This record gives sequence, C-alpha cells and structure tokens, in this order.
Amino acid sequence: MKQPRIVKDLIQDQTASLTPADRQVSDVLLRDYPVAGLKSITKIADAAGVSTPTVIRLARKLGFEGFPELQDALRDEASARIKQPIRKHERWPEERGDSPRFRDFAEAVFDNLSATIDRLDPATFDKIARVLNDRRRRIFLTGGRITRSNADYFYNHLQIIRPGVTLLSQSPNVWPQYLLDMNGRAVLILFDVRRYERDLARLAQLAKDRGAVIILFTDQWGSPISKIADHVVNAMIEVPSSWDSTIAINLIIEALIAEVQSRRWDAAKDRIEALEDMFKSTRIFRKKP
Amino acid sequence: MKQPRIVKDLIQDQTASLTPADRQVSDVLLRDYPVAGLKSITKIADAAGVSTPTVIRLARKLGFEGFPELQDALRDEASARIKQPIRKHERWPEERGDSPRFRDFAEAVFDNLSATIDRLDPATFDKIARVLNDRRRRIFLTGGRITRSNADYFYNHLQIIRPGVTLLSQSPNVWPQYLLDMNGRAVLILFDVRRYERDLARLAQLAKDRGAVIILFTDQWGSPISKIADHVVNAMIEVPSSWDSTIAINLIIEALIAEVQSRRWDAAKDRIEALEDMFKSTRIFRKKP
DNA sequence: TATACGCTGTAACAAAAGCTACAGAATTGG
DNA sequence: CCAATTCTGTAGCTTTTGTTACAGCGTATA
Repeated sequence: MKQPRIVKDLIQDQTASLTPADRQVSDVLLRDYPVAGLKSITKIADAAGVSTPTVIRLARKLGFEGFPELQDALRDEASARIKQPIRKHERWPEERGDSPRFRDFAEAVFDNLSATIDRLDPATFDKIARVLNDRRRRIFLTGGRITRSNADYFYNHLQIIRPGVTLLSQSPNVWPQYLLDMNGRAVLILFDVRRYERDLARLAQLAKDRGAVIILFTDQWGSPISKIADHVVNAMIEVPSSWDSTIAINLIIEALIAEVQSRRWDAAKDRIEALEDMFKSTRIFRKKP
Repeated sequence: MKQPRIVKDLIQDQTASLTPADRQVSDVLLRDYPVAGLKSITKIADAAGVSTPTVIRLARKLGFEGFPELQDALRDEASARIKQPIRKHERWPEERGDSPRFRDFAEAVFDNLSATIDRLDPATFDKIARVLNDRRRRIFLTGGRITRSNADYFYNHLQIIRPGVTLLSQSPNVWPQYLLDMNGRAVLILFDVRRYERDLARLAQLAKDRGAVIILFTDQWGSPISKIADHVVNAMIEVPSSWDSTIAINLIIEALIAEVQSRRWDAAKDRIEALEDMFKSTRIFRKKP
C-alpha cells in the first residue's frame, strides 16, 4: 500500500511544474538532504524565505497527505542511509520455506548484533582486552541462571589461553571462599541479564570492596551491578521468544578471545600445544564388549 | 559556543546513572541511531513504553535544555553521518590505532550466520523441533571440549521447558550408565565441531545401536557422526581468530528453543511459572498497563 | 485597460508537541 | 518493618506546529 517514496526523485520528476517558491523550498530540502527536511515546517519555510503554507503545498504536490507524511518519508530515507553496511544482511531470500517465526527470530538476532556492536565503546573493548591480557591478574568468572553457560564458554577459552582463570562454582554459598583470593590484582567477570540476580550483585560488591576489577556483561537496560563495575558491556538480548537471546554477548566474548589471543600469541601457543598433548594421552572411554 | 555533542557518548558516559525508564528511552534512541530520536517526543515515549516527561528528563540529564535541543543535536549528527558515509563506521581504527580486527570479526560472524541459515533445511529444523516437542521422549545432551557450553546452554532452557532432559556429565567414563536409559524413545543431542572427538563418535554409535534418535550440531565440514545421525545441523564456524565461532550454532539453538516453547506454550507455561516462584529474583521491569 | 487565473502571504485556528506540578509507586536505608 | 528518598506517570497547561481560508499581487490574455 504505502511503499517508500524517494523524495528526491519525486522532486526531480515534478521539477517542471514547480513554482518559484516551491523551488526555493526544494532547494533547501536538497541542500542537506534528507536531514534538512526533518526540522519543523516553520524553520524550513524560514530558511527558504517562504511561508509555511507554501511548504505544505509542495508536500501535497509531491503526493503526500501533508507535511508530516513528507517528513516521515525523509526520516526513513535518512535511517536507511545511515544503517551500517553490516546491517545489509537483513535481506531474506523469498523462496525459502522457513516458518515466519524462524525468520523473525533470525532477523531480530541480526538486529541485536548490529545494535550491540554499534553501542559498544571501542575504548571499553580495548580496556577489557588489556586487562584480560595482563598475566599478573587472576581472573574469576560467573554468571546467572542462564548466563552461566556464557561464563562457562568464556572460561573454557580463557583458561586455555592464559593461566590463573577460575570459574566460580554454581552455588553462591561457596562463593565466599573465592573472595579470599580476590585482591587488587583480581578481575571478576560477571554476566547478569534481566531477572537480575541479587546474589551476583552482592558478590560484585564484596569483590569490589576487596579491590577487584569488575567486568560486567549485561543487557541493554543494565544490571544494577553497572553502577559499581569498572567496565560494562551492554548487549541487546530481546527476541520474539519467551526467552532472551545471549548471542550478542557471545559475539563480544568471542571477539575478546580473538583479541587477547592475538595480542599474546606466543605465550598462548605453548599452553595450547601442551594441552593438545595431554588430551591425546587421556582416552578413558572405551567401547564396551 | 554551542559545540556539537555526540548524544551516543553522552548516554554512554551517564549510563550508570540512568534509571530503568531512562534506559528504555535511550535504548529506543540507540536502536536506530540517530534517526529514531528525530520523531516527535510522543512517538518516542510511546516506542519506549514510558511517558513523555521521562523523555524530557533524559534530555535534561544529558545536558540539554529540553527535548528540542536534544533533537537538534541528533539532527546534526545525522546530517554529519550522511555527508561522510565513509567515515561512518570508522571510529574503530581511528580511536587508538586499533586494527579493524573487531570489525572483521563481526563481519565474519554475520556472514556465518547468513550462510548457516541459508544452508539449513527448513524441514530439518521442523523435524528437530517436533522431536524436541514430543514429551514421551527422553533427551540427552552433550558436547565436546568447547561445545560443551553450547550443550549446557541448550540444556538450561530445554530443561525448563519440558521434563526428561539430561545433560551428560563432562567425563566420558561415566557415559555408559546414561546409555542404559537410551532406548528407542531417547534422543541424543550432540555437538561436535572440528577437532572432532572420538569419544563423542563412540557414544553416538552406542546410542544409535540402542535405538536412540541422534541429533547432531556440527560445522560446515561435518563431524564423522553425520553418517549415523538422524538430523544434522551444519553451522559455519570460521572466523579470523585462532578459535572457531559457535555463534551460528547458538542461533539455531535459540531458534529451536523459541520454536518448541511456542508450540506447546500451555504445558511449558506451568513449568516456568512454577520455576519463577522458586527463584526469588529482583523485579525491575513492570508490565505495561 | 480590464479581467481572469495562478501564485503567495497573512491571519486565524485546531491539533499536537513540549513542558510543569503533583501525587502515587517503587526502592533504599535504617 | 517503616521512613526517607527516588522514580515515574497523570493531568493540565503553554507553546509551537501544521493547516485552512482568504485576500492581495502579478502576469497573461482579450
């Protein structure tokens, strides 16, 4: 029904039938296209040196209901132009027999990923990578009910890359003993998305009190731990599901792993090779007779 | 006098001192940045699910006189971005002499996701969802060294949605006892990506012999288990890193969770509600009236 | 020169946007 | 548990915006 119209083309097409005043308006619109048209009608009329009704008349001539509709079209164009190239993946092959649910889901994930990347402060990423790269630091990780898997995944890799990495036990009642080891050299990596968990907040506070560096992975709204964390990564987690998606968190985790590993390749290499050897020599599981 | 302020940075800087409602607004603003903020205050408030005064309060917190001033800043940013399309995403390298490693990584992930979706047969997806949805079946999950976390993540959700879900212990030497329970009604979900593990293959064969349905999540090349698996999902895992990326696998997992949950909402609902009651977690988000 | 007609601005007005004050709700701290 | 504090929405208000009606102006044509 209402397909997107490119205002610039509409002006081009009608250029012949435009009156002098119309032209002054369209000049203004095209000069800083399409953003100029996103100001108020008064400002535009002013900038063009015409009256506001003239602007409305132009909008009508271009086929819009009124000025706000013209503005909507311009806003859409601005949005489309600004969207990162990375977002272009959103096009979907039509012929695929996917259920619309799957399609919507996947599209939401793409959306979340680009928004998360967009929102991530490069400096934060860099600082986190630097902290993780510091061999003198001890690293502790834990997460909430769901995000525990993310912590686990991160731990899995970190622990291979560098020494001094610990995944906290799942039960909060044994956390205090880990706290003993958390001094100014410690780093506590926490995962806390909505349905924020009190235990995690308490742990964070205690660790902070002992001087640990807190790195938090949370959602777009931010766990209460944000207030005391040294570095915060906000990931978009909403998808059309009754569950949240932690894929954006995973992206940052994997990117961090890649970053840390590449910064200290030599050191990590030895550890990995040693590990490979050990895995080869322990084969416990045997086929049963 | 009026130096241009980058709204995104202002939000980033203040992120800790923002209230939940503020965050919902900033979330909307950042999602389609900066164009989303060029709509009327009413529309924005609506989209964020908050009242208009909240939007004004956020604008003030960010240091603006009122909403129109915030909007002016956003408009300037939009204009600037459109004028220099090349410099758009390049805050990455410029910032600190950072290599565009992160960007390359992210782009590889996007490619992997699209390719994985492309390659995934909708019928396979459907069949897997159907199997998972069958309450009479018992479900067992396990993965390899790295993919164990993925199995864990899947388990976490499945176990909440439906009964009869078991995550195999990490050590292969206790696997045989699980095999006792794997009959024709059993489903074994395996994760095996390159550096394919022999133990997993053996487990798969034994389970198959006992009549279990095998669902395999593997990489683009395919674990040897592919030959005997009933359903196989191939995910693209290569990224510019010395590690592989399991994000594409996660996407399919999450999509399956969403699918299964929505197919049997009633049954799952009770379980989840019961669980919610058991967990005492902070309630941050209010339901909209 | 008269007059018809399109172009444009002025002025008045309805709609909406933006803002303020206040009170109820939620959260925090004792 | 209650008091203090913070957060947030409602209702009402002012301002601005978008719109309409109309009248003046200029030009073209008879």
